[in-house]
Amino acid sequence: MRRLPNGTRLSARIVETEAYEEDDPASHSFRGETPRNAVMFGQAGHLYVYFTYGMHFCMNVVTGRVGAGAAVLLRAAEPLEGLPQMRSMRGREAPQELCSGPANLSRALGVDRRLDGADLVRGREVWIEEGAPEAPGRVVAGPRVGIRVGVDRPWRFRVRGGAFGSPARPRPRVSRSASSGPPTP
DNA sequence: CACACGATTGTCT
DNA sequence: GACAATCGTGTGT
Repeated sequence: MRRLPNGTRLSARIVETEAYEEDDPASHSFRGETPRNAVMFGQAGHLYVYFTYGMHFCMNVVTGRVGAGAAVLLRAAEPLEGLPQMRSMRGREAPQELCSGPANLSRALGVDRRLDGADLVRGREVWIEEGAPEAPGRVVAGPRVGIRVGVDRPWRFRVRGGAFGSPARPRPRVSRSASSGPPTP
């Protein structure tokens, strides 16, 4: 959930995430705490927002104990409320393109570094509400996207079916033998 | 202080 | 499939 400074309420249902932890070469917390990733080492249930590629913000939910450096990256969601505002912020019309991808999701919800460290349990600017649990078979795990290391850990989770999700186009690494692996979630 | 690069995206060929 | 956009951050000198 998100409440903009002007009072507008936006909401979306999370459908795709990726897990990161300290003993994980792909994680921002892998090389220890720094000013940038400090929130990741803090209390669970808070928002870790980072800036990347000179133009994008991505959202994480801190999930570990204090000092653990674990978080879950929010990769995609299904827009529920505030679609007109999301369309305006994204410059796109199709609902399935509004919150598809970690940077797009942050943009659609108007989330940037100012919300780094926000309390997602008690906060009033951005927070998470518990929804109906997914049936176990409706969530599929697979390799994480956009990383060069830690690719062996199948810590990307996506709700099967539905039209919502990130484009999930892994950066072209080695273009040999691409079509024989398991389907990406 | 210099420098390489990234938990990405959109556009073009 | 390839590539530009764009800059904070971490590391090394």
